[in-house]
Amino acid sequence: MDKKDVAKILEEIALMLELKGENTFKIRAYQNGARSIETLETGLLELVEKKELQKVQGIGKAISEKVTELIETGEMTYYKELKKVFPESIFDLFKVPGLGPKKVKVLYEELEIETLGELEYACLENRLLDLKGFGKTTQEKILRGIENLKKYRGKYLISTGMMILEELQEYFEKENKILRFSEAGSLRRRKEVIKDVDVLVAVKEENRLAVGDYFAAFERVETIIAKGETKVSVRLDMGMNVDLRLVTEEEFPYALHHFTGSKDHNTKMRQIAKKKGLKMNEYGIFQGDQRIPAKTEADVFKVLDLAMISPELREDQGEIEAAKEDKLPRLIEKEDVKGLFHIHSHYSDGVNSMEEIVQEARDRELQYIGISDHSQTAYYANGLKPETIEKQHREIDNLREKYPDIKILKGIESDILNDGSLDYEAEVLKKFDYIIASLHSNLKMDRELMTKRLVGAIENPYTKILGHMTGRLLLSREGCDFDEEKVFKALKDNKVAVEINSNPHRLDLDWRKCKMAKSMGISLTIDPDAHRLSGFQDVDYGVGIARKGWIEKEDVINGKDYSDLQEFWELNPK
DNA sequence: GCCGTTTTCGGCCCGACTGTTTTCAGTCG
Repeated sequence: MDKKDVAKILEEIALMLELKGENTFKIRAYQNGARSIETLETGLLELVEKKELQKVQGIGKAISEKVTELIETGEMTYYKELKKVFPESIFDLFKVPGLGPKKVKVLYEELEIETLGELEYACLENRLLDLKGFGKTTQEKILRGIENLKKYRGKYLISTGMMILEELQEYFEKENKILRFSEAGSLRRRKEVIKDVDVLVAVKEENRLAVGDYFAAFERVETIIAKGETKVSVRLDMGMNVDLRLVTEEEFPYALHHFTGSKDHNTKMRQIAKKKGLKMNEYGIFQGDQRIPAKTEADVFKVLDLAMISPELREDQGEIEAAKEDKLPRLIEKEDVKGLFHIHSHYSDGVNSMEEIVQEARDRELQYIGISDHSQTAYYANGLKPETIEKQHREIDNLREKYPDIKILKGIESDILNDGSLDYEAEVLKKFDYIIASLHSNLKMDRELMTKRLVGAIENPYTKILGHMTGRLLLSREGCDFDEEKVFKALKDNKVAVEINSNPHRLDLDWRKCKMAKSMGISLTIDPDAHRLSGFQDVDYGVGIARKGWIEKEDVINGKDYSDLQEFWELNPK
């Protein structure tokens, strides 16, 4: 039972209280409690043992007692009693767009609908028409929603969002009524998985409708979901929703902040505004009726006496408090990445030759480039046998002579075998400048064994980097399960860096773990795991994730110049 | 249910859009 499990139970309680029609502030208290627990810095167990849970903001007597019971006995009476009232499947109904607690309550009480299937059937039988607050349109909308749920999972990789954004940007550039344009929402915050794309434009008030129409005419638009003066929502042919917001130039900085979110960040900002006797909404910060002028987002923060907070940080993870004290990190930038370690060549499963890779790295003005192909056990990826390694190293020696303006490093991505050992004998391992140790198989190993396996790999004296730590594939495969504390401690004790794998399918290390790594003094690398030249670009996603995780240039090994790298890492390329 | 330099009561963030209404509730972000 960890923080996440406890938070989920509190969230479910909140939902069930809504279904019961409880006091809205009581419901909010449980939601706040869930958030407080999920974002705890300290261990939950520790707080319960010391009876200090109630000291946490958002947790009072009632919730702390319930959570304590849950931790100590594994059960919570209150939750169990509520669960008896509502069937498990009812939570699925909330996934239908347009269905919230009030409507689900009516469906459940009036029509005894408990599952998505029953809801679909009831719609087809026209049974929703007579319900209070429902009508023909709603029924059709629900039916479409269920179909969409089946058709799409409604979540997309950040790379999908970026592709759409680029197309939209190009489309909007042709419309000269648009004075300013920006991405917003979770895409701008560089979340690894997004639900939709939000874009914001500044237009003259009289041009709103025209620009809204222009957006709705974008060739990929399949359905117009909603269309008003300041907001147009559409669904694209590939299933993704895009929201466009239209504001004036004066409103733009405020709207940009508002629609960038996150929701929790905004809530806290509004609370600060309120304390200062100001009112904050998407159109401005107001003293009475008077909007305080702002040209940029930095100005918006200034109004509240805060330093500018980068979009990636706006997750209410302490960024507002840090901004108050002017203690925000100086986040790493794309330009700070001086070299790369994790690149595959055609020696294993990459597309390009090493020379092509080196040339690409030179074009990108990198100081150093490491080739790291798969190791021998990875037969599916054409992993390198010891004799092939000899050949590859001879070729690298030649490239080093040919391209003296860039440092070429001999690396390998070694599989971590089931017992935690690496994939070659020591005399082979020592021929490399560095070893990236990565999990590729048997990810479902039980927690204890997996912890041992990872710690074993980290303790190997040749390991320099732990590659894509959890092995997760976003939206398709869960990462493996292990004791984070033990593995992070091993990283620290053995001076092994942890990779932020920048492939948009992975983005592993998760940004939520970066702060912990940083605070423990663990170094990171940001690497593309590229299998073709275009994969170099993925580093941008990795930098986004690092920034979300409060990471500074100094925390990142490949943020260092080659000269410092050598000293730091005892690299010794010939 | 939580909280407190307005502290043990009385607040708790805000607005747009939709659909079902005839003045507004519910949902969403």
